[in-house]
Amino acid sequence: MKETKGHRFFLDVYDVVRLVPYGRVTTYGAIARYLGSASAARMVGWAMNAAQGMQDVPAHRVVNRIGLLSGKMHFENPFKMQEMLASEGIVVKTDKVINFEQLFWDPVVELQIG
DNA sequence: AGCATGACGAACA
DNA sequence: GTGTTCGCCATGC
Repeated sequence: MKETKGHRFFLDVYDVVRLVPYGRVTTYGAIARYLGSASAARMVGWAMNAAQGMQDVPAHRVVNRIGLLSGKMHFENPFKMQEMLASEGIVVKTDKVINFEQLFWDPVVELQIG
């Protein structure tokens, strides 16, 4: 376990993901941007990979910028992510969130800091 | 130390 | 509008 700043990044990512409302989704890039590392989208995904077992962190509500379930392969089952989203009323078609723009929850906007 | 990879994103051809 | 390349930051070999 390293004690680099990256550790802090993890906690921040989890914190933001936990704030994603039921039935809404956000993106890796949006989270990264909210945390001040606009180009650390990959790190967000990386953090999600570690957040797998944490039920507190709704990783299934995090998709890529076009609403694609790019991380479904990393769940218990490749279809688990879609199932969880479906249970929240989010329609997924061909691994893509329908009405993504409407369901998109951007922390930078929703959690406006000032 | 250098090279390859990745749950991304934006730029370019 | 689609396909490819580069940048990003951390990890693994």
